[in-house]
Amino acid sequence: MPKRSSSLATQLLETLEERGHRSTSPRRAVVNAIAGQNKHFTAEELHGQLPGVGRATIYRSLKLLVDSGVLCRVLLEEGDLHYQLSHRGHHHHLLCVECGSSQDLLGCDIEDLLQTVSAAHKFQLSGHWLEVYGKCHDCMDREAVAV
Amino acid sequence: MPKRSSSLATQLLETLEERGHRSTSPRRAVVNAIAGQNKHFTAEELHGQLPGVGRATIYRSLKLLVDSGVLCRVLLEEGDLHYQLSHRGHHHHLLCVECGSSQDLLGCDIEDLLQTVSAAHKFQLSGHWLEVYGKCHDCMDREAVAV
DNA sequence: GTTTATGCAAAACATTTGCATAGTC
DNA sequence: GACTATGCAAATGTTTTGCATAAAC
Repeated sequence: MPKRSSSLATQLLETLEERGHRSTSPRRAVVNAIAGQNKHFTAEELHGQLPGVGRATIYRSLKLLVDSGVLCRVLLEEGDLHYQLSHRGHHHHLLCVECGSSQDLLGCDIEDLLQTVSAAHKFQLSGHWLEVYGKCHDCMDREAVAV
Repeated sequence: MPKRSSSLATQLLETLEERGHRSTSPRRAVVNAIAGQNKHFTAEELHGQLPGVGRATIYRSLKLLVDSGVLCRVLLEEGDLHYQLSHRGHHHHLLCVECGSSQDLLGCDIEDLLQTVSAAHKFQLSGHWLEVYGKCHDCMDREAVAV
């Protein structure tokens, strides 16, 4: 499993630069931290990991990344919203409730189903938000071994 | 369109009583207000509508109702969580982005689809959260007339 | 009379904003 | 040098909590 954190962080920074945002050291620290994250996180968690970076900068950077489409918010089962590095465009997440990792779900053909259901309710569909919860493969393996 | 607010409010109150919670006048005020709501709402909005009821009571009542399963939280497109009177048990919402009304969606067979997709990702499905956004029938009519 | 609920104010969080200073391009 | 970004502290907004008082059963 090669560590691709650095290149990932670089990609994030480039995304920001393409949009006219400057490459500053606090921002590099933020994208590095995000790239090193293996699960969803909150702004405060990130702030805790980066004592040298001000809160406002954390929040502002996260907003820029979300606006750029490289970071998205995920809804946990309990209703908390966390951040999560992600694919651009529309997609969903398979969120592991054990370890907090997540897999992006592309090309999910839920649209057709929703279209049908919506039509039955005379509802003009325009969008949806779906989160899927469960256990990832690694956590299932870990449990199997533990037993 | 008969007003069923009062009986609805009574039902809510009975639900709380069945669970051992007392019938008090602040609580009656809260369930009445909720029953009269025609769209999703926030705790603060409710507090604004009930000047005589303390904030803490509002928050505590909402929590009891959510725990009882008669009230649920809905996620708006922008990521805000509001409250919404609802059916018990698992269901989804068709949320109108125009007027904020919502229809409960029961018996949506999204489970099978998710099961298949999850299996393909070696993911053990345990739950999901789905919100559907669009325009309700009334709002579509209203627009048609306006044009 | 015992137990639960309320209201208030304070506390605890989470997020945003104004502004002077510092860094980038 | 012009413009953007930062850090801090203050402001804002939301939700929770402690506690003395009041109401319900």
